[in-house]
Amino acid sequence: MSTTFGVMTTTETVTKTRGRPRAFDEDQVLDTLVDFFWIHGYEAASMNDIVDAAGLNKSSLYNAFGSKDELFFTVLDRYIDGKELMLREALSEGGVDALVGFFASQREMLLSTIGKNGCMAVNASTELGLRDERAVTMADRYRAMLRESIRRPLVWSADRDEVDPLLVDAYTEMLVSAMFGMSVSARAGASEAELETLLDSMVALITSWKR
Amino acid sequence: MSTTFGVMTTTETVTKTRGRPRAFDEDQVLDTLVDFFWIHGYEAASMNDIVDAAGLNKSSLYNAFGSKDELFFTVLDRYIDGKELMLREALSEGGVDALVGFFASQREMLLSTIGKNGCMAVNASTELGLRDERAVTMADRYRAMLRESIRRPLVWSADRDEVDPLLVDAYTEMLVSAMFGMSVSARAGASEAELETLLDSMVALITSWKR
DNA sequence: TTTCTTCTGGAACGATCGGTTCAGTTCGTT
DNA sequence: AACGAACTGAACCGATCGTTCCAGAAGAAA
Repeated sequence: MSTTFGVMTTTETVTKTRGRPRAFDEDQVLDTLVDFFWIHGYEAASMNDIVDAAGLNKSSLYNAFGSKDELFFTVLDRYIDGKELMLREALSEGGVDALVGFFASQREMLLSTIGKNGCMAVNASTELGLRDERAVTMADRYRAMLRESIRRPLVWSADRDEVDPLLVDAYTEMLVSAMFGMSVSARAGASEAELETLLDSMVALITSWKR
Repeated sequence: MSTTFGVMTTTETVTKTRGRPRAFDEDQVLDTLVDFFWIHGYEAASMNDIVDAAGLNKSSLYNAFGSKDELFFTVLDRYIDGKELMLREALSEGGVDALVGFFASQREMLLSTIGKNGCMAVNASTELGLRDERAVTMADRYRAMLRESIRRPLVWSADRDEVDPLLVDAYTEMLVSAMFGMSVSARAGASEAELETLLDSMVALITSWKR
């Protein structure tokens, strides 16, 4: 964020540095590494492989992002930011129908090449557990965000007497858990048929909540 | 399995080996390592740490169980066997009520020191992903086992018109996913309050299925 | 053009990784 | 008592780990 000419440019940092400018786009590299860590997790991803995946050399990577775990959490944050944006877009309006639509749209994602690796945040949580404080913080944020996103359309429908208001919280918890579960099954190598059945069940259940 | 005196002893192998007998009980060591791998996962567990946890030296460990990954999958199998036994005991009789009772009893487990590490099979699945064929096989077996265990009481109740027979499959899928989700949340460091809310929601929802 | 800062490529670091080797001990069998 | 198979403890292996360092290239500012 620069304040040149009194104008705040939040999206692009207009740095007037002297030396040689960076030859790569940081965000672009991070996006590439999202996929990489998503697939390989933390421990199993060696710095050499990461460097190769990023397409630049080790010094540059350390220079720009710090140590392996700093890089990992930066990438993880970026992943969650993306997910939040996606959820906001899908669930910020409407009620149960929007929720059904969202789960239906998850089909494409779940069956894609990268989607079969489940959810990067879930993978990171289960791999790191309580070992790293940052992992716990990240996981808290992720659960809260997911919970809020899913709860909103349920409340919307409850307000219109479309679903039982007394069960909104239970429904929310169930769906959050179910999303984690879907991610686990995908990552574990469940067949496409099994994943589709799972999604169908989810949609059928949510539909049954409407009255 | 020995056939000494024509009597099959399946539980204890009566080996007439010559040399020095093993100074430790294999099963006991495996039980100890279940907890260890459950907590640390695969990659983050170094052989030195494993050796320390097992309480014997490296040669003995390699002698008895082979390489690190062989050992890991042996331990994982043992974990799943234990879980299967537990599920069979809890859910082989009765209907939805048994299911409710089971989830209620999960409270104790989920809040225990080891239980806060989620489910070892889920952790192993998400960490290893598709990297190792044995992990996929194990995960398939685990999901199938869990699904069968949960489905049975639902079918039992459906037969007695206690729950909607048309939704039995959807209920099953949902509960399997929800169990995975619970495990993920626990492992991710969710507070006891959050885990209790989750369990309460689960119980409330299953109860609402009864008609 | 010169200056100055930053980035780049690759060699190199010590630590730790999973795994092996072997001399010596132990203990049931003969 | 002697034999010999199996186990034990510790030193040791090359490979790989994450990380650092440095000489030189690059490029914007002066």
